[in-house]
Amino acid sequence: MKKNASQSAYQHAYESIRDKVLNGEIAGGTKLVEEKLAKELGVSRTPIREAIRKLEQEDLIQDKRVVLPTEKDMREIFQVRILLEGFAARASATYMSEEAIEELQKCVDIGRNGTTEEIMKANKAFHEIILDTNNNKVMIKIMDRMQSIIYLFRKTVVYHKRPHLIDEHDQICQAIRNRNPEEAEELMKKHLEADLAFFLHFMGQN
Amino acid sequence: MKKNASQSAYQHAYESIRDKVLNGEIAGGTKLVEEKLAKELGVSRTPIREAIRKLEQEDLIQDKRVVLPTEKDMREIFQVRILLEGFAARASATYMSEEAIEELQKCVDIGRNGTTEEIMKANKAFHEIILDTNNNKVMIKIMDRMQSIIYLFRKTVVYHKRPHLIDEHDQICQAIRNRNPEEAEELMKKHLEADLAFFLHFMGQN
DNA sequence: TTAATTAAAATTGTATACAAAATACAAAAT
DNA sequence: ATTTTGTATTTTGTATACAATTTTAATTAA
Repeated sequence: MKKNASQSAYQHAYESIRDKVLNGEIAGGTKLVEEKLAKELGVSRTPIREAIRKLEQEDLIQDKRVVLPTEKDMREIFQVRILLEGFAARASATYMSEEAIEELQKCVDIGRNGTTEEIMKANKAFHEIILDTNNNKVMIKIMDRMQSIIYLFRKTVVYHKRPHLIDEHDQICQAIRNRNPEEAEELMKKHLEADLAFFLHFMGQN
Repeated sequence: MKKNASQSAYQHAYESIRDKVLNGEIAGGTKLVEEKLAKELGVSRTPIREAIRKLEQEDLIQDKRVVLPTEKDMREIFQVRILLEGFAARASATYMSEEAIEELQKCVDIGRNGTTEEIMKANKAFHEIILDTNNNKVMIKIMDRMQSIIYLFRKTVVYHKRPHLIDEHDQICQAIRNRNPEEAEELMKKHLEADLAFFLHFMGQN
């Protein structure tokens, strides 16, 4: 075993395959062949296998085939997101520390002025700060499992620069700062609904 | 390879280990050793490994150890349950078919007159019918995973019949029958809160 | 042409080997 | 007696081998 990489072969395989799927480098419907991926990534089949199993759990792969989420899948994910993140926003209005609120505000600012890459990161962070504030490990894990698919969204939304997206973040941030739970929840729900609608609109065209 | 079993070694391993964990045959906190399990089940480490990975995804195992759910875990799970099942109850008031409502009512009736075994099943079915009515696969999967942990938790406590449990089910059923979404959601939330409180009360004693 | 048959190749499931990492344990030092 | 150190032991991660299964392609029969 002459490993030079810092992370395990399995972790490396998992991330590589996942990213290739999410970036469209591996198209939907493609059959994943263990040997082929192994050669490509310079590892043996064993870690590839485990990576595939994990991706299967995340519903990105089924039967060794890449499955891109359908519109129904997206709607279902958002129904859950709206409930969980809505609640987290409400809790945030009550519990978020002043420092965290500053962090949140920073995400909004980057959203206005940053590069696309930075905006992607900031948007992710925005939602994470709110979720983390609720301090529910179970909820965080559930959201984590949906991240792969949410990433797909975020890309569309940021890349096509959805109007008002950052304004909405700003409003949510204000509601939290003003310690207004009802409003924070309501705004978060509206925000997510708008995100979904925008995404589905683009889906329909391609 | 002299296979006589009808199912794959992996499937067999997965089911065996899962059942052992859920039945308490493998106690909470136990470290799972691949080689040992392999010998026990008469297969090699490879399928055992994959089974463990899967169980890790299902939160029944963490770091090769059988999880030991804490009170905090239960609170967190119920916070999520209340959101998801509350929503499902609301949707049920709008969308549940008359036949499904009859099924639901049957669960309530069995809850009043059945044997302990039957009551357990009926209560589970009651929640399932409502969840299924919402027709969200993502949500169903999330609940499914939490079910295992709830089961594990319940294991440690003697199962007592909680007062009013069936009355609450009955009320929820009525609200759905009356097509009253607000009330259905509210009652479901109250019901789950009471459930948690009862759980934790017994936990504190043991 | 299409459908059925079969041989060859590709792919997977499982077992096994082995080095690296983690753990347990005894002996030495404080 | 406790801590430290070194050594054996266990356990894991990864690679590899091979038989079983599945897929593909070619060939023949309709």
